[in-house]
Amino acid sequence: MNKFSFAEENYIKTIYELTDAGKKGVSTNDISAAMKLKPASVSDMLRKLGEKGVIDYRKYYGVHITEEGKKHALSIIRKQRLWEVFLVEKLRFTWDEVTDVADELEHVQSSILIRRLDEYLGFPKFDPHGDPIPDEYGDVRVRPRIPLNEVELNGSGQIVAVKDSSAAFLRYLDKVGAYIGARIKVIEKVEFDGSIEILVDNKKTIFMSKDVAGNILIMV
Amino acid sequence: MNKFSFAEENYIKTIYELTDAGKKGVSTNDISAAMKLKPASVSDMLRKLGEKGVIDYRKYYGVHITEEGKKHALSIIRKQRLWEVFLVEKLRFTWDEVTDVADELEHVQSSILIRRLDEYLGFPKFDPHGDPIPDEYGDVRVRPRIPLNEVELNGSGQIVAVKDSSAAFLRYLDKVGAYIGARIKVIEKVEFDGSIEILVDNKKTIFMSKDVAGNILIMV
DNA sequence: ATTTGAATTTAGCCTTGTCTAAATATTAAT
DNA sequence: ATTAATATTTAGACAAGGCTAAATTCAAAT
Repeated sequence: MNKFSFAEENYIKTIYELTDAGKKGVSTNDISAAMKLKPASVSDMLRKLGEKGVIDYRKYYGVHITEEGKKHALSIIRKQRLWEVFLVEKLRFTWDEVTDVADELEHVQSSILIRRLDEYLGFPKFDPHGDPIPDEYGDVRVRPRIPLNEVELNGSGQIVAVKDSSAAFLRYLDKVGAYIGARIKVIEKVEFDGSIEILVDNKKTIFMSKDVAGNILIMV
Repeated sequence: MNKFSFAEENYIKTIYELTDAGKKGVSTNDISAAMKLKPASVSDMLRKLGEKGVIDYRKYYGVHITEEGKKHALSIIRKQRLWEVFLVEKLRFTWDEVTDVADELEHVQSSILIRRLDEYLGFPKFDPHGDPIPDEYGDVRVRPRIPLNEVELNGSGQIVAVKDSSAAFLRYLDKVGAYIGARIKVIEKVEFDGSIEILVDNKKTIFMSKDVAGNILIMV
């Protein structure tokens, strides 16, 4: 089991996250933007990661993550999400506060630590944003989900994740009373602009624009 | 509040820990041995830390930590010891397993994290080795303590710390049934070799050599 | 089929933190 | 008071990981 530096781990994680179902390969520019580094720095690192076998790197054509790379990415993501659960459930962080801290904690090297943490948290399957936590072997429990704006009128379900997990967006959701786990029902769809009205937990109604709804994922 | 790199934090912590009550200054060689780095590397870093004002550095005469350096050291030590409490009390680590992991966790930058962790742990004043945890302002609660071999015959007290916290020593203590917090009474002192016999928690007697006893600290 | 603009890579430089080998200062022993 | 041994520092090299500026390649539009 190879060891990677902080920087390398961050690249691996980012590449994995930017990998789309389509097989286009992740571009240097996208990585550069996501990590806030200059494209030149990214190019150089991609070459190195290519040599180490975690990605397939063809100059000028973006990168594809290898099976080995995927394994590493999932192990990092597992750590990140377990720490996020810890921060929210045990230390009472709000879900928009956790990212920075979890991004540091995820680099701590100790498999026993992660196993114990997992156990301590009761083997959670999803993090506070609703994203699945891979198990030790990198397997994730997927749940089928669709954007809220695609739920049909009078359709109902549960908020299980968000696409945009920026602090601003998360704070907005918190303010209007939407949260992971909330039961919702679509009670109005405005054809004109795509905005909708939903009923949350049979108690409260919320109006939201199509944009916002598109960033909320529902398990039906 | 200055920010320091991992490497710098490790130096600051080590220098603080090696600082003796006497005013000799900590030597390059001692630091080199403690951190397992070459003396040349240490020299170089001492110069830099001197320029940053956390230590007083006079070439060839060892270093003294400054007030500012001490503040930083205590904040690092606070983090380290709080994480050690977490690992032992919440994740069921044994006290000889915690050091490596805590040494990584102590570098995570987030004051809110540490404040919340402190609260979550119930504001502990001592870590699992019995060492005091500095508060946010760097104040430590000291407790007077003497080596077990200096406790008089029939004297009693409580094990509050160990001097040698090597994994081997800690495992040995665990095996014979001595632990932080144990109530002990000295029931025999052998003049010949300084070895002693103690009664632990009014239940069990343990023989130990002068060397071992000298590494166990008692609050009388 | 060229040209042009955007994306990407290369080349060269910088800082951090380590190392080895060589030089120098201090300390201990005669 | 010298000398020998030890401790420390300096000098120079190297790897990691970032940057800027310049060169190159790809792709889109004429």
